[in-house]
Amino acid sequence: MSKAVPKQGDPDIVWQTLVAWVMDSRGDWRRKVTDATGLPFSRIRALKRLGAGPMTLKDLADAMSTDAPAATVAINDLESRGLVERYPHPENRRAKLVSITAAGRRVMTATHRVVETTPPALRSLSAADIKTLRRILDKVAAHQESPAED
Amino acid sequence: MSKAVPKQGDPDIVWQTLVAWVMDSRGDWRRKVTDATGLPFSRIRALKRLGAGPMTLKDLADAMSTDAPAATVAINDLESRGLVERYPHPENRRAKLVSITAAGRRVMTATHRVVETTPPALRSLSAADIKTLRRILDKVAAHQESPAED
DNA sequence: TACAATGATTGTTCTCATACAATCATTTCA
DNA sequence: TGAAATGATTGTATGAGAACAATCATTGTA
Repeated sequence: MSKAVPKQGDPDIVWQTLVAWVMDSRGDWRRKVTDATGLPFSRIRALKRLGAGPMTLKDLADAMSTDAPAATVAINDLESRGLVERYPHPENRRAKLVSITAAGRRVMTATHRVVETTPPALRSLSAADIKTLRRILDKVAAHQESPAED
Repeated sequence: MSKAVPKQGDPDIVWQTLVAWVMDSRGDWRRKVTDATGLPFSRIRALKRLGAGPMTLKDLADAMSTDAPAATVAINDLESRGLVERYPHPENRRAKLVSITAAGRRVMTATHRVVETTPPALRSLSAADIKTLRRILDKVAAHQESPAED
């Protein structure tokens, strides 16, 4: 594997095109989501992280690239809205665990509705192209789950 | 063309997967860009809009989904940093035109560098898959430029 | 065992983003 | 022609976001 100077090749162009397409199609998604949910965007980000399972406040802060006080403030707010619940960590008395409530999950479902505007351009593709895209995306997902082969 | 009840089909799944992939891979892009440029993100958005050509303050405000005072504040800041220039509109004495400077373009180039981190998963795809992706994305672009056939 | 490190919490300060008010000059149009 | 609308500007108020300080209880380890 020669370490040639990286040059703007097809993968880069493809990625940039993909990014531009997704960003353009989503429009001002942040605003849409905050309008739809009435929540500051950081709260959505927190709920998203918690959707995958309970976390400590510290892990949540790390995951959101924020600091502990900010995570505490966010969870205080979400807890007061009934969107998360906080309880002692079973193995570490310094820590708390936070998990998303059913109401919180409903908020995330609402955000999915905002997101799920599949662009007409994609719908116009042939079934074969869609199938190919799915295959490629499955490949991408598989690679991301087992990058150890690099 | 029957108007069946929309159902979660392949295009929707593909789109959602694409969106998730792009968003996950870009990570916290906003923070990266603001860190790299030292500018609030709204300034980046303004520069991006102006990159396509001079605009009035009103058009800029509309494009950014913000109001006139906010656009004025943003441009005041950018102008003071030498990243944009403001001048009278040739045909309407109420209006001003704003255009990006060379320094402003250099800032946008810097943001592109932040963005251009093509995920390893994409680089690992075969040349054939990359080529297919390019073909499909070209199709998408063509559709977006001529949606009148819908 | 004692001290350093950790995790959560409350708080302060500052900047940014947003909504809105007010004003003035200019343009539009009935 | 005059009034309404428009475009830009300065300003106020509020919430959000970020950085940091301080504190306390708990855990880890030399």
